Amino acid sequence: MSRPRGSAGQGTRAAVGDKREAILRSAIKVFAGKGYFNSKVADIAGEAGIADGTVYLYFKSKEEILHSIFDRAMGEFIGEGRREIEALASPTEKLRRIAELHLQRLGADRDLAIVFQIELRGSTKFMQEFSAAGFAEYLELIRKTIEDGQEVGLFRQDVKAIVAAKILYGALDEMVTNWILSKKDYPLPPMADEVLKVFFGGVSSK
Amino acid sequence: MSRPRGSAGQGTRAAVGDKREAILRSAIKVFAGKGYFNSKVADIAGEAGIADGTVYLYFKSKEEILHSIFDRAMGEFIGEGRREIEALASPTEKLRRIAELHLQRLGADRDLAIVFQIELRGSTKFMQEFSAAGFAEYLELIRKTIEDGQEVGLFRQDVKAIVAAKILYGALDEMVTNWILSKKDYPLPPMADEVLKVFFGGVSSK
Amino acid sequence: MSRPRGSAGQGTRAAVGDKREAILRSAIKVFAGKGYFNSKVADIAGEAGIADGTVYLYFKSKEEILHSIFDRAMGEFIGEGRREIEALASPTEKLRRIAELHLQRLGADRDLAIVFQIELRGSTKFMQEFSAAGFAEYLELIRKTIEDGQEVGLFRQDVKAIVAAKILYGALDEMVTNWILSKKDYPLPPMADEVLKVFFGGVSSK
Amino acid sequence: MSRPRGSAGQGTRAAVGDKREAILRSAIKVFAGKGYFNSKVADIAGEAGIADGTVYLYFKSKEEILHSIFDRAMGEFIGEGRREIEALASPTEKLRRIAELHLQRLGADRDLAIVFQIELRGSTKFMQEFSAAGFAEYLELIRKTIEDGQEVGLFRQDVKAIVAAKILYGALDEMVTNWILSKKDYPLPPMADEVLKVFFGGVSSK
DNA sequence: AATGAATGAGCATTCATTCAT
DNA sequence: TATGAATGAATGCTCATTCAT
Repeated sequence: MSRPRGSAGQGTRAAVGDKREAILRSAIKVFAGKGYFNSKVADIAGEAGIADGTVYLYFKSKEEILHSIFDRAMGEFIGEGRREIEALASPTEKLRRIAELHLQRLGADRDLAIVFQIELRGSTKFMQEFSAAGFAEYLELIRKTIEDGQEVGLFRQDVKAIVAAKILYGALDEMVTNWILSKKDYPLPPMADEVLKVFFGGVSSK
Repeated sequence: MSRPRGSAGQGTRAAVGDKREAILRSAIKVFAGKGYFNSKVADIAGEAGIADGTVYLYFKSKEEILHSIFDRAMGEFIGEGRREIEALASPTEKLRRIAELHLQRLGADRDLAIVFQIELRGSTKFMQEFSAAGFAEYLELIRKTIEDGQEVGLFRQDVKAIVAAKILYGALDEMVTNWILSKKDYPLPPMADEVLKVFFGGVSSK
Repeated sequence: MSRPRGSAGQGTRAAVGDKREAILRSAIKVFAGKGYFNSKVADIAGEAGIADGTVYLYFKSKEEILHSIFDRAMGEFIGEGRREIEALASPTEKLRRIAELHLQRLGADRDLAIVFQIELRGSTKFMQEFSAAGFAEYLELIRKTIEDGQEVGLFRQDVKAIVAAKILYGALDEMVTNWILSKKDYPLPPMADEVLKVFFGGVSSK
Repeated sequence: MSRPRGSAGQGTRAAVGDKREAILRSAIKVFAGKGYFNSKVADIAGEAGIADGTVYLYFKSKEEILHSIFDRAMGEFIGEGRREIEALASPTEKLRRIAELHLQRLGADRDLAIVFQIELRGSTKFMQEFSAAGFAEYLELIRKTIEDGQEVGLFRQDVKAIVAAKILYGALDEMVTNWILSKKDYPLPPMADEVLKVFFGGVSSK
C-alpha cells in the first residue's frame, strides 16, 4: 500500500525482512529506554507500528528478541572486525583497528550500546548461556592478535596474552559504559587512542 | 527471640539489625542465583527463614533491598579503600592496594560479586540514579590518586587522570566479570598484579 | 483440480463440494484427536491442505464447522434409519435394525464417533440449541417404533414408550462411549445383539 | 470478621475448607452455566466472592479445579454407593439402590449433574486419563453385583455381566442427560424404577 | 476462489504488597 | 514485631477472524 519497491517479488521478501528488522530496531530502542524486564511486548509492537500479535510471527518470544539483537550485532561486530584486521600487518595496528571499531560501532548507536552494556548483562543465565560464545570469540580475536605480537617481539611476554586481552577489552568496555551513563554527549571513538596509549605504554613515566 | 541478651532494649535493637542483615544476605544469594527480576520476595523471605510480610517491616520494597545491598557494600568498599590508602605514601602503592582490595572483596563473596557485576547493571535507571554516586566516588578515589602520581612525576601527564582511572577500573571490572562467568574456580586477587603490570608499564616491549 | 470432469461448470461445483467435504473430514479428525476447544482452525486447514483463510470461504466460523458435522451426520443417520426401517414390518425387527445401524455407523468411523460421543457434548449450549432437534428426532423414531410395538401387543404397556426409547438409546450410547475409550479394538456392531437381548428380555432369569 | 465460628482453631481450619469448598461450588455453578472452556477463572472467583489470585492459593490451575470436582464427587458417589449396598442382601435390591442413589445424587444438584454429564466429557483426554479410573470403579461395582446375581441364579447367564452393567449405566446416564436438557422440571429419582423395570424384565410382553 | 500475513481481543497466571490477627 | 492469607494489577502469548493481493 505505501511500501515502495522495485518489484513484487523483491518487495515481498524485503517487506518480511523490513518488518523483522523494524521489530528488532524498536526492541533495541525500547529495551534501551526502560530495560528488558520493564519493557512490554506491546511497547515494542507500538514502537514498530504493528499489532502485538504480529511480533510473534517473527519471534517466538520476548526473550528470543533479546537473543536476536545480540546474535545479529555480535555477528556483524566480529565479522567486520576480522575483515578489517586481515588487511593489516602489524599486531599493533590490528589492536588499534579493533579498538576503534569497537568504540565506533557502539558509539554510533547509543541504544544498541545500552542494550549491550547494560541489558544483556541483566541475567547471569543469559551471560553464561548465550553471550558466552560471542564474547569468547571476540576476546579470542584480541588474544590471538596479542599473542602474535608477543611472538614477533612487539609485546612483552611476561604478561599472559589472555589477561592482556581482558584488560584491553575491559578498558574499552568501561569507556562505553561511562559514555552511556554520562550526561555529557562527547564522541566515543577518540577514546580508543587514549586507551591504547595506556595499554601499549603504561601510565608510568618514561 | 533465640539470642539471650544483656538488656531488652539492646537485644531488640541488635535483633533488628540481625534480621535486616539476614534479609540482605538472603537477597544477595537469591539475586545472584536467579537474577533480580526472576527473584521473588517470597524466595528471599524463605531463604531468610521469615514470613513474606516481615520483609516489609525492614524494607519498603523489593527495589529498596537491591539499593541497600549496593549502598552498604559500596560504603564499606570505599570506606575501607580510603582507610587503607591513607597510610600509604606512594600513589603507585595506593593504586596497588586499591586493586588488591577490589579483587579481594569481590573475590571473597562470589554472590555479592555477581550482584554487583551482573544484576546491578540490569537497569539503566538504576545505574544512572543510584549507582552513579557510588561509582563516581570510587572512580574519583582512583582518579585523585593518579593525579597525585602525575603531579609528583610518577605517571605520564599526556593521559588524562580520569581516563586512566576508567581504564584501571574497567580492567579490574573485567577480571571480576570473567571470574564470575568462568567455570574454573581460580583465585581472583592475584589478577591484581597482572593488571597493574600492564597498567603501569604497558604491553609494549622495553 | 485433480478430478477430470465433463464440464467446467460441473467441475467447479463439484470441487466446491469436495473442498467443503475435505474441511469437514479434516475437522472430524482434528476434533477427535484434540477436542474442539483445543483444535485450531489452522490445524483443520493444515490437515485439509488448504490455507487458513480458505476455511472461511466455506464456513462462517469454527463453531459452524462443528454444527455442520453434526447436521450432516445426523441427517444421514436418521435418513438411512428411516429408509431401512420402512421395509421392515415388525417393530422388533425395526428396533434391531436401528440398533445395528447405530453401532455400525459409529463403529465404522471412530473419529466421527468420538466427535459425537465426546466433543458434541462439551457444551450445554450446543446440546440444547442444536443437537436437541436432531437427537429428539432420532429418539422419536425409536419411541414411535416402540409405541407401535406396544399397540400390536409386542411390548409391555406398563412402560412409557419414551422412557423405553431413552433406555435403549442410552444403552447403545454407552456401548459406543466405552468402545471409544477402550484400549482394546473390538468390533462394535455385535454389541447390538447383546443390548437388544437385555432390552427385550431383561436380565432376570426366566 | 464476619465469620461465625466455635473456636479459633476450628474456625481457621474450617475457613480454609470453606474457601476451597466455596471455590469448588462456584466452579460447578459457572462450569454448568457456560461450559468449562467458556468459563474464566475470574468468573469463578467472582462467583465465590474472592479475588482472582486467591483461587490459586487453593488450586494449581483451572484444570485442577475440574479434576477436583470430579474426584470429590466421584469419591463420595462410590463411597456412599458401597456403604448403602453392603447392608442389602439381594443383588436385585442392590442394583435398585444403586440406581436410586445415582439419580438422587445427580437429581439433587443440577449443576453438578451438568458438569458430570456434559462438561467432564468435553475432553477425550480428560475422559481417558482421569475419569477412566472413577468410572471404571463405578462400573465394576455394578458388574460385580450383576455377577453375584448370576451366580445365585437371579439373573440370566447368557449375557455378560460387564455388558449388562454398561447397559444399566447407560440407561441411567441417559435419564440424567435428558433431564438436564429437558425444559420441563420433573423429578429425576422416580425414573430409577422405570429403568429397572425394563432392565430386569425387558420390554417384551410376558 | 485462494492465500496467509496481520490483527487485537481475550485470559490464565504471577507476585509485590497489604493488613487483620 | 511477625505472620501469611488475600489481593488485584499487570502481561506474555494465543488464535479466530479479516482482508489486501
